[in-house]
Amino acid sequence: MSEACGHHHADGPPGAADVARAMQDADRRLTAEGERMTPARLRVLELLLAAGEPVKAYDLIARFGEDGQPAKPPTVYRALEFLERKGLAHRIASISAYVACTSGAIDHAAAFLICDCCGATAEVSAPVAGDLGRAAEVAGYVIARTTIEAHGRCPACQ
Amino acid sequence: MSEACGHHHADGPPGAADVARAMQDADRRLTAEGERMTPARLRVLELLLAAGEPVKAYDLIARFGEDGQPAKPPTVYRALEFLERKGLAHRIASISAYVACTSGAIDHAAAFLICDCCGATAEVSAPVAGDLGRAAEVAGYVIARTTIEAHGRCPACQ
DNA sequence: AGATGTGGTGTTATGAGATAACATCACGAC
DNA sequence: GTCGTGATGTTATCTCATAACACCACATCT
Repeated sequence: MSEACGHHHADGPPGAADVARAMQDADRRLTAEGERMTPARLRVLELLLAAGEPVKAYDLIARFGEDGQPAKPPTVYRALEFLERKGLAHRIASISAYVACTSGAIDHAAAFLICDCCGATAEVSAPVAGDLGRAAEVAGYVIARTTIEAHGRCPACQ
Repeated sequence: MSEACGHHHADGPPGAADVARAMQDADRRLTAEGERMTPARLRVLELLLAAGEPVKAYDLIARFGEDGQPAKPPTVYRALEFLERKGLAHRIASISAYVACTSGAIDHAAAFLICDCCGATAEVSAPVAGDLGRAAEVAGYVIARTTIEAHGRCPACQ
């Protein structure tokens, strides 16, 4: 998805040091919680962090092996499910893709701004759900989770 | 999806008269706009209206023929694309399903409250996007369309 | 009438996304 | 040590969606 247009974009993927640090943080936090940060889970997290933008599941599958060997689909889907459950990654339903969480908050409702031109995405945090929550209240619904995704153009692509 | 739980639900699918009326309205409106309401498009709209809840594309395909003969996938997907473009139906990305539009407004941003227990959905209208729009403005994004879906329990299923 | 352009449909095939099912393995608790 | 639980490996399959191409209906222009 990167550079589908010719525009210049300020924030490319993070450097290796940033990725390593984020992985260590996640590893420590989840290990402390009694969760198991296995190689497959770390690898998928690493791929998501390194991409810095939404990635298709089958792209993760293709990139999984350090040597170019793909993973089997369940390996990656299981890791994604775990990462999503733990708040380290999100699924973006409108484009069937996955992205590393860029919000510090854990167990949060996320919303996304997605550029249809270059694929850049911005994660914006929970307050966005404010008036959706109000509408739910009026309708008598009790909300467990939300999917909030806005498509358009990022500042650089306008 | 209907009645996955044992609860009682007040608003079942609409009666045949309601469906017929909604189809006539849509037919007249689009024909007046110079669009062609073909048999396939009307049939898919009819199935969506009759269901009164989100329907999977392949369920529409299976139900398409009056005599039990399924349609070919492109037939239904093309009709869905048309109906969505014209604001008569919406795709619900988080469950990969389609639903007839229940908002009178044309060319509107829709949001959905979806019951994970019984599959009932409520379409709530545009104002919901208010603070998502605000977040987009802050981030400098120009939004073209939104996907806003909340999952939880409807009043009857709580 | 005949030429032609546009948009819709029919059909075949395939691509893309995700999970079921079952065997095996790692590891902590007792 | 054995037993339960959760993670993985592997095979197969299921669901969702679209590409590609031939053909047809209809409006328009000449």
